[in-house]
Amino acid sequence: MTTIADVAKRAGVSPVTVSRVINSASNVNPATRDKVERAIRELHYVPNSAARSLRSKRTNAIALLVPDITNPFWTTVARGVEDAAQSEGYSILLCNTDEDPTKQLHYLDVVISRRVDGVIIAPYSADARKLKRLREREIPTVVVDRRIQGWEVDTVIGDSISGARALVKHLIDLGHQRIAVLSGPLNTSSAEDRVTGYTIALTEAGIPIDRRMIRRGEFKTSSGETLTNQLLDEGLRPTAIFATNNSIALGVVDAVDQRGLRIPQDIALVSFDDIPHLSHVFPFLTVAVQPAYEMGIKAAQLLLSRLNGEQDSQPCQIVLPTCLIVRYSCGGKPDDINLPFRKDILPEKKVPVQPLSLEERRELLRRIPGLKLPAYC
Amino acid sequence: MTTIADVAKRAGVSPVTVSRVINSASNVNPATRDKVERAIRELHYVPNSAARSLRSKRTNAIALLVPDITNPFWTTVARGVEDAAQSEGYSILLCNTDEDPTKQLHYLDVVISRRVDGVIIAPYSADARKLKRLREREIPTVVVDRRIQGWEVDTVIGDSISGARALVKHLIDLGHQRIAVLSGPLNTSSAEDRVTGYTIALTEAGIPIDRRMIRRGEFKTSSGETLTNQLLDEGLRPTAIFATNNSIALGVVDAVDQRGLRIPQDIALVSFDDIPHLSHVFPFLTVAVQPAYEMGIKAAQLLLSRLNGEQDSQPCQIVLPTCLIVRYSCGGKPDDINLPFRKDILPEKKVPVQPLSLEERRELLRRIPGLKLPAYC
DNA sequence: ATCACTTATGAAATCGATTTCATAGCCCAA
DNA sequence: TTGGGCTATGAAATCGATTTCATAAGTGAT
Repeated sequence: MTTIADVAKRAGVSPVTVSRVINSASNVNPATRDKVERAIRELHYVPNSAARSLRSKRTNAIALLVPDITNPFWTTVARGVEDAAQSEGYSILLCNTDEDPTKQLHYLDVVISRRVDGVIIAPYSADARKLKRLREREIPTVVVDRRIQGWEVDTVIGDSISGARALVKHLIDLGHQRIAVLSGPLNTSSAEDRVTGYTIALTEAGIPIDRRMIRRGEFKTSSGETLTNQLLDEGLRPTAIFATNNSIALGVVDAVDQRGLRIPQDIALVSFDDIPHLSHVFPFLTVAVQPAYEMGIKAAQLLLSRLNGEQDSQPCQIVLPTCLIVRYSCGGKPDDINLPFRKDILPEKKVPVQPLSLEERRELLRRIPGLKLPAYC
Repeated sequence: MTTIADVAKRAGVSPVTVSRVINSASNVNPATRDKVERAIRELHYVPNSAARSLRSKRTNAIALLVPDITNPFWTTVARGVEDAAQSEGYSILLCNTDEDPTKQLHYLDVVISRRVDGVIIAPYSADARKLKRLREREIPTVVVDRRIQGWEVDTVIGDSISGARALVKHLIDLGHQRIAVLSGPLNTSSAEDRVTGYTIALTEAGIPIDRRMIRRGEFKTSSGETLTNQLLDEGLRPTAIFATNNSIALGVVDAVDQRGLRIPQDIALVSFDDIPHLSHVFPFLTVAVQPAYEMGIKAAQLLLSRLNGEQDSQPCQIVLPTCLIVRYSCGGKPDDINLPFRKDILPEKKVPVQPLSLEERRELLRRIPGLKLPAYC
């Protein structure tokens, strides 16, 4: 395989000069540059990045650790990250952690071993100690979709609280009172924030909180199914269910369907996160969407700006606004609700979610004493 | 950052010995090994893979080039590749080519520069010359989902011909005669194979081929929409549409819906590739599925076996069987076809697709003279 | 006791780039 | 004409591992 020395010999210069050309250093004579570039082309020379990073201590690679690339939310985030990174010449190392502590730990070692320049991670736990390895080695890190405690680190999240609040308010406005929420793990901030938004909406409407209507499991379809069945078996008779992510929502659809209940006639359903292709088809879920692609882009841009030392050193927290997409899973418009055709129901309404204002926030903390809002609110 | 020399000093041995321990070479005294392992733990030492690959010429990384990770088919393939690779200690470099020649070329340079040990690629064109760079440098390569011409290379594909044939046969069995096919680009083998399967099924049923019913575009939702509109605008009145991939199918759903037509009452729809979550919801597409996850696993395993030099050197071609999943987008069972509930329609039927037998293949070539079956049939 | 062989270890060379430092040549101002 | 400041270039050191080759010590057969 051709090396920089081969190119140098062919161009009649030293390896240093070739290196300068490759890295487009300024102080190279145009004539020399031409000679070198010709030699590079003729020899089909492509620099060896292992050698390069060994000396320069930069790999031009970033690692992306997500729970599961198979979930369309993460797929979209990943695509955003890849696009942003690629445009700056960075490569992506893809890691699926499956929300599994052991796997995450393993991948952190891979990440360290490969000396990636930075990491974008959706950690499986809010506990910063799990990320000790990154912190110790001062590897530039951006946390996405989740907040963590005990480490001031760059973070990009969606406004889960406001999104959940809007979703539940939507249900309440349609007349629902007995609303259940099926959430993810306790130690995951996005899951908890969505429960918080739920609590806020109910309280604002003067509806008392029934603890039994708040269920926690995992962000998985199977979990959504189990929780729905438990809920309905216990005879709590919710008229609406709020699934805190897309996977859980699918589980609800399944469980409800198996019991011969209908969405929205027998039970309403709303969900956090869209399932891209589901907008095309029945039951036309009403959802709060986070800008997943932008989340990926923003996370990558933030990370890259750190790598270039552009930013001041303060870690920052970016909260992306969510959007309510009103479709048809909560009842409403057409009389003949049996018709599963979009044109009978459309246009779907897309409503930006108003983030909690400062006053609302104060008001809330007064009215709901048990409520701890996260710092970003 | 700690290096192998630091560990060596601490353990009172030479760097070579540490290296032996890291790479679990056999000839190290157990006592020495213990000392070294303790030192490694105490210093939190993690080897630098750049240095490592520079000398050893192995990166323990493979590149995955797919059109778009956002398509659930590719997502699933990617997950399979990642799982198989991870279990053998390989990392994945993720690249989205968007079926774009320029992007593909760019990524091939990245791949070469990073000296990945191998490449898994779904090339945007069947023309092997586009992959010259891989071939010249003898980078172990596995082509997935598509065949290419002009290079005998390891390949893993689904049995598109048989799958398409089964899908169209299913339509014919239900009484459809005017069946349109909306396919992908001409230079992509999976697109063409599906058209071939379509042709075979029609011919076997004695239905003449109407060239106008065969449309080609891109593997995109927008393309599916456009092609459907053209088709219907020209008054060809197909009673059924065969979409050759999931994205195109979604475009068909949209276009059909916008015209106030109904699936399956006014027009039947079948599709190649599943859309995972769509099985949960109306219109319950009848599809031919390829084992996407297994395709990823198989491709990675094949590649890794090449890297370990296990296989004989003959390039091989693995054809994975497809499966017909009969749901409800072609009409059929229930009388009240307005009911968009799974339980009214289930159980969905999953039927393994019989691959074309040798005799059938001979027979076909005789009966349909214009037909060129690809080598793998 | 000698030789052949195995086991355990280390010294030095090496992978292919970048970084550091030195220098030659040139221009311009004092 | 001397010295300061550029510009363009190269020699040598360096990054952190692995590979190659050498060797000491132990073992067992003759």
